[in-house]
Amino acid sequence: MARRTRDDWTGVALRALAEGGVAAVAVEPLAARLGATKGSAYWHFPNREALLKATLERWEREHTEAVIELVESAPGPLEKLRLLFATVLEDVRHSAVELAMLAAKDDPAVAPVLGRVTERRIAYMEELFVALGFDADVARRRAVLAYSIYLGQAQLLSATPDAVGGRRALLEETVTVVLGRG
Amino acid sequence: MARRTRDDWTGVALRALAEGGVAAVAVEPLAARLGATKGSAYWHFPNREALLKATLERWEREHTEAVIELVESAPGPLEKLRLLFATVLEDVRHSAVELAMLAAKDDPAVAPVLGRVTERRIAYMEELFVALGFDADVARRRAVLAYSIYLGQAQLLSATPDAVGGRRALLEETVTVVLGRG
DNA sequence: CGCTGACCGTACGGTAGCGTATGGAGTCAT
DNA sequence: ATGACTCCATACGCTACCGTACGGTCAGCG
Repeated sequence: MARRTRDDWTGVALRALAEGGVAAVAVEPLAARLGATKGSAYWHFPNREALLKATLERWEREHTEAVIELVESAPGPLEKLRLLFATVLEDVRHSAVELAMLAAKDDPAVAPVLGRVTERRIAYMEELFVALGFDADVARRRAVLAYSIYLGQAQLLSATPDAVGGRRALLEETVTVVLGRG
Repeated sequence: MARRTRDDWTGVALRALAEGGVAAVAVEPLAARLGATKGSAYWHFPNREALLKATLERWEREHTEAVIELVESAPGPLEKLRLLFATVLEDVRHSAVELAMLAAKDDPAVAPVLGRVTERRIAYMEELFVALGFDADVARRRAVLAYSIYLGQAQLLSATPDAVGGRRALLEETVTVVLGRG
């Protein structure tokens, strides 16, 4: 095979991350996938940590904003929220990386990225709730709650899908409950 | 130190599991904690997998039912649900092991235990919702939803506590939302 | 046409953990 | 008090990964 770029490395690293978690972002196995050797990796990156960091930051750039842009195409805040939940809970592939990051929350390369992504997403949902007419503090709590539901359901769907049951009905239930006026 | 029992091993393993996840249940480090050597471990268990399995099953026996019994001391289903959430979301120490198990959901020793615990808990909450007068299918979905919130909040609290904000208010919000009649 | 520098392969040493072999110390029944 | 049995230490080999040293290749430029 020809020469590899940094992006080639973060690309396979991203796939490995989704499949096997942070531990799977290991230089030698990735080199094998690329049909290369460690020599290439240690040319493009000073060490494994740097490769992991670059991979996570690439994911941060490419994925979170992409979803928000998609969701913004819906007309009103209600439709946006519904579309957001539908999109995000449907695509288990997408959440594999996030689960991997949550699982590695103590890793020094993971923690800051995870913090930024979490805050960004909650803040976006908070905006939606405010647009729906909730008071500021209630909106924040609803956003945190909604994000908790997302994380929890992602966990359940990937760990024990049998316990979840019909996903369509659950989605309805989720939207209903989250929008309730107490 | 004197002789060690199987329980001594699963004891330190449990602490290591809470602190460092499934990967921390490693024979040699645990032996160091116990002031022993691997020889002891491989006497009591055929291999590392068996030690892990015994540890997880001990946790399953000792923890899930204990919480349910505590919660059952409350008078009615509403108070039980509130006590359940208050108890379980307060005690981050308790949820460390669960987060470790979720993080290792693909491990063959973890998956079956995780499945049983999840189903048991959801089923218990389902009972509570039925007792509150919800229809059977709604009750099930509410239970799944409530459990999702628990998992999600446990994740958030341990990974990015800053994003969560006041926990007291969030607890109220959670209870309100979960009990809403749609 | 040869030099330079980006890129990569090879070979090596180091670490952490799994699992095995074996001997030996303590204990307990006979 | 001796044989058997339980429990553990020591020492070893094996695997997977990290990181380094260094030499080789090839493109492009002068």
